[in-house]
Amino acid sequence: MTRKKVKLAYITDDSARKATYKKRTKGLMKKLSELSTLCDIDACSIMYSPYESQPEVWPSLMGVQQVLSKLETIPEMEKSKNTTKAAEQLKKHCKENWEKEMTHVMFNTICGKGVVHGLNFEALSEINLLLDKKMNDIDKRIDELSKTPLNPQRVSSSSSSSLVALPPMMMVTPEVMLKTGTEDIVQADVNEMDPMQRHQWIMELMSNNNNNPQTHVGGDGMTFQFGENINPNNGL
Amino acid sequence: MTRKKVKLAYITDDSARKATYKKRTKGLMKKLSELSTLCDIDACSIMYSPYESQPEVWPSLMGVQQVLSKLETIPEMEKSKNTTKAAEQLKKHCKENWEKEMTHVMFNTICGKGVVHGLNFEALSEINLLLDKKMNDIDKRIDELSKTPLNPQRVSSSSSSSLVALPPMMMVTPEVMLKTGTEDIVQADVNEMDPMQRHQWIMELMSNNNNNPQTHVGGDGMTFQFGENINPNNGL
DNA sequence: CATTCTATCTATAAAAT
DNA sequence: TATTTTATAGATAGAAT
Repeated sequence: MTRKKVKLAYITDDSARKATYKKRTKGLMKKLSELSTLCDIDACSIMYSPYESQPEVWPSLMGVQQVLSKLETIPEMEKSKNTTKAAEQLKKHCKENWEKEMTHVMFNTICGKGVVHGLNFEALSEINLLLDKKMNDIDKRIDELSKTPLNPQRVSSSSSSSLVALPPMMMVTPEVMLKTGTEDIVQADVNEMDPMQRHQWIMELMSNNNNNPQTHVGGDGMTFQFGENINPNNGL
Repeated sequence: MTRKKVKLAYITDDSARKATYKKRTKGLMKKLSELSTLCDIDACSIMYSPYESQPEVWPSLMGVQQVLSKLETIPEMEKSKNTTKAAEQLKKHCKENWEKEMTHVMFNTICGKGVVHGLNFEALSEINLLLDKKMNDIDKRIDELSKTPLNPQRVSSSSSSSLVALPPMMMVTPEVMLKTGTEDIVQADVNEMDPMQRHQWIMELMSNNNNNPQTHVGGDGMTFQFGENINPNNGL
């Protein structure tokens, strides 16, 4: 407070709390903006409140994307002294690559939404490449198996549609899937498409009216190297 | 400034800039903390500066994770009035599911690192499920193909190792892959493993000394529904 | 450089509209 | 309830150490 000293506790009065939220949020955003200007640092903030249906971000979705992109340059793996543990090294390398990829794709997904559809485009291209590779793997296995006397040991039950990266718990309910009209693209089996067709399929899935798909921000790749650096200044 | 009024511009003097950065960052964290307490809202902030090797986060990595988890509850798709465009609806549904999944996996990846390994565990379980499904798909196709006269139309060239979600551009360089010792787990072909073995493989890949793998924060699923809500208060 | 001090600027709680 | 006003708490630039 200012006419009174602030009691640092939850404000029970609804309207007072909302008023405080609005004022302080505005102040916070200003402060962040100032800091960013004065020191030329990259920062972002995300705030979720019941007063706005959408989370409030600073400086913008693009800004969030860029801050996170910048983090990519930090870690770069201190692979200078690979003494004797080459295996450990490689394991670490793979691990970091995995994290890098997941981070990359995901932030493109998050930040590309609504603001710059082109970000999704980039992520999609990679996923398309990935699907291509998986298709090749499948084909190769089929080829190999075709050359040997049949030995089908495993039997599967699920359908073969592969929706990029949807684990069962997240997937659209079977009901919805089945109730849809016949011409809907999502009913197609991705594995049965040729690469070009699949690419278009994914593109359409991701964006109904996709403009300037080439736009893209930040470098390629990205890593997120939080350590144990929880800031000691945290109020609580 | 306070002895002088702040000129909102980049501080050219290095030490002055650093001093300002330190002071204002501290202030910002405090403000965020206060807002969070006073209004019981979820918020997070990430700041990247040349003064710290690691990005400064508020309230913590866990906090970031939780803020983002909470966002899951917002959108839930206003599927109330599915007038006639059921196809459009489904396409949208799939799109959202895809985004949900990518967001989920990725933030688990980011935030689980260093602080709570259990978060990775959750993500890994899902990826493992995904791999299971893909294996089944492959098996099914093989079964189907085995029952028909061989018609190998496509020929592939790449090896069949499938490293979860690593597109070519991100992958560890082939050099490194080949130079490694023979016993290293990353040389194994994921597709050749049985589910249990693969699960263990991934677990080991992700964490060398994994404790309390059951810990997990926030609900399942997650969506990130930024709209066009760039805050009008943005300084620039 | 890092800390502490303090004069002054800035943010904002409560009141007024 | 939202906006504007105003008195005061809080943040902080520059100085001192």
